[in-house]
Amino acid sequence: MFRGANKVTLDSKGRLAMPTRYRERIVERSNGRLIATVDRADRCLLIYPLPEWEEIELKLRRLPTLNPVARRLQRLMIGHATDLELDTSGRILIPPSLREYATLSRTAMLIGQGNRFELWDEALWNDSREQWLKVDETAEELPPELESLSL
Amino acid sequence: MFRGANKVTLDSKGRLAMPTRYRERIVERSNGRLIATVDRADRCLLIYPLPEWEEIELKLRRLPTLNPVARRLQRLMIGHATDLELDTSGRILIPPSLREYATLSRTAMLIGQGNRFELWDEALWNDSREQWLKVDETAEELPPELESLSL
DNA sequence: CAACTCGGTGGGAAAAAGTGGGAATGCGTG
DNA sequence: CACGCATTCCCACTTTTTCCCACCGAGTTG
Repeated sequence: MFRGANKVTLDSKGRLAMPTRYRERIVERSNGRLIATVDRADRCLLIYPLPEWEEIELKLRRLPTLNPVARRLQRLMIGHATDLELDTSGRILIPPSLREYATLSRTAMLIGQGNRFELWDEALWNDSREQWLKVDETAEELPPELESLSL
Repeated sequence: MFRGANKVTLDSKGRLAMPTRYRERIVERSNGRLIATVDRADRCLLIYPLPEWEEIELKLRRLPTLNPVARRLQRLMIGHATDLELDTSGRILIPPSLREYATLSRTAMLIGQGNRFELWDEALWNDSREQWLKVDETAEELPPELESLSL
C-alpha cells in the first residue's frame, strides 16, 4: 500500500515524476494506469490505481440517485475522473483542469494514503497540516471509533 | 520491547546510528525494516518495526473516510509514514521532510517506548521534560483510567 | 602498556533518479 | 490539402541517493 509524503515538481508541461519506490507497485497492480479525480472536501486531487478506482466508482454508482448529497458526490468524483498513464520515464501528465482545481503550481506534495495518493499544492499542504495539528491539540470530541485507539 | 533514552547524532546526510543494543532485536523482528512517522501532538517522530506499524495502519485505514477527525489522523500518520532500513553499519536515514517536522538538528534523543521509539530534538526533549514535571506538580484532574493506576 | 575489537562517524565513488528540452507524431482547422 | 498547435516520445544532462570503505576513539585483553 502507499504511504509517505513526497515533494514533487510539475514541469512546464504539467508532468509529474512518480517517485520510483511506488512505480513497480503501480505497474504490477494496474499496468501503470491511474485515475485522478478531485477531493470533495479539500482542494487536492485523489489518484487511484485503476482497479481501486473501479471499486470506488461502483460504490458511488450504487448510492441513491435521488439523495442530493449522494448526487453531488457522484458528480464531483465521477465527473472529474481522468485516466492517467505512466510514461516511459515514470511520469504522469496532470491535465490543466485538475491542475487548476487543486491550484497546483510548480512544487507539490504527493501523499500516500493506503489505496490512493493525494496530490496537494505544497504551500496548501503545509498550511493545512499546521491547522490540523492545532485543531487536534484542542482535543475536540472524538468519534467513538477513535476513543479507544491505541497507537 | 524498547526502553531507555539514548543520545544520538544525525550526521550531515541525516543518518542516525541505531544503538547496538536494539539492533539485534530490530533485525530479528522485522529484518531491519522500520517505519518513521510524525507524532500528532508533539514535534517528534515515531519509529516502529514494520510489523508493529502494519497493525496500526490497519486500524487507521478502517476509520471512516468521511469523518474529518479520522481523515486528519490518517493524513498525518499514514501520510508521513516512511520506510527506513538499517544499513550495513546499523544506521537509518531520516528523510529531510521528517527532519524538518521534528526540527532535528545534530544531536537528538531516541526514546524507547515499548513497541516503538520516539525521536526528539535534544533541546526540545529537555525543555518538554521540564514542562511535564512542572505540570504534574499542579496535580490536575486525572482521567478515570489513571485513578486506579498503581505503579 | 601495547594491540586488538567494537561502536560510532565521515566521506568519496558509483549508481540511480529527477529534470529539461527537442524532435517526431498526431490532431484539428483554415 | 497544408498549416499550426498540441501532445507524446525519447534522449541527455544534472542532481541526489546509495553503497562501501576507512578512520577515530574508547574500552578490553593479552
